Amino acid sequence: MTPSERLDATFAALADPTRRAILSRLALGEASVLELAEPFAMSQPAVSKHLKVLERAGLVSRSRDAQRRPCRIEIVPLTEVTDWLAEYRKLWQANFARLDTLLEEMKADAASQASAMNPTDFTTKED
Amino acid sequence: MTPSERLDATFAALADPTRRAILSRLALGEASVLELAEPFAMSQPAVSKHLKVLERAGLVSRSRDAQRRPCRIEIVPLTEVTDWLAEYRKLWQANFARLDTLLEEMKADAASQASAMNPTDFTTKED
DNA sequence: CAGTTCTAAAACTTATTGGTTATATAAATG
DNA sequence: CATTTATATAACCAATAAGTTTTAGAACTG
Repeated sequence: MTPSERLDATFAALADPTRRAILSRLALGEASVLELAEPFAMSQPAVSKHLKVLERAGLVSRSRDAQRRPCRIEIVPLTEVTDWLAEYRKLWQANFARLDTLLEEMKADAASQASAMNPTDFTTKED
Repeated sequence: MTPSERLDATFAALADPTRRAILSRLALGEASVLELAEPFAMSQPAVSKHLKVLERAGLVSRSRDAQRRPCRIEIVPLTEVTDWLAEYRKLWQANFARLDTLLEEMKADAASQASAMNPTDFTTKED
């Protein structure tokens, strides 16, 4: 999977409220499929499918404990998401800074024009 | 839209590489639909659809300039995403901290058991 | 080994997504 | 006013997603 594809998978996995709830639950500690399914008004296979999506995105991993397949969260993929957001903010802020200086210049321009029309240095002129 | 629905929309909007590219482009400054479509191997209506998704998620807004509809980014929805990620990390870290102290306790336990079986204070015993 | 428990897979349905082409609308321009 | 330019909408298609029920498989339990 390319980095872009990983971002696709991670964002898509996070775009579902059931999956976000599952992750929040798992942030508190490992849980089995049935334990995870319990609070939801949906069948066990549906939850298994959601877990598959999360697993494919690398957001959960699973071990084996008898018949159980305990799930636990993995945070690594979130760093890529966080990095993307940070980079995006950086670009945006740079653009914002440029806009900001542009506005400053316009303000300064307007001020100097105003002073040209209504010069304050006339004060130096003796009457 | 509820906060959860806004998260759905935002994450889903970010789950597509074309839309992320559009956002990165817009982070550099406003652009029209055709300008945005230019680098992509896809039709103008396809880009318009992507913009609609981004707009619905609140990630872009548009103004009017003659026939053009310049797009610009909006960062507000990203704060909700960032907040969710932060909250998630916090939960995870709390759980991690618990696991950590648990492991510390186990280590301490093992150490005291080991010292009981193979007491180091035997060094005080003369030979 | 028969039964139970936990999970996954198969087969199916319905809705959504991401793209297409063709057409309509809105605003400027000659 | 006819034409061009920029964008949106409509109608369509194929693929994917999210759910269902039913069935299969894997591992424990009596």
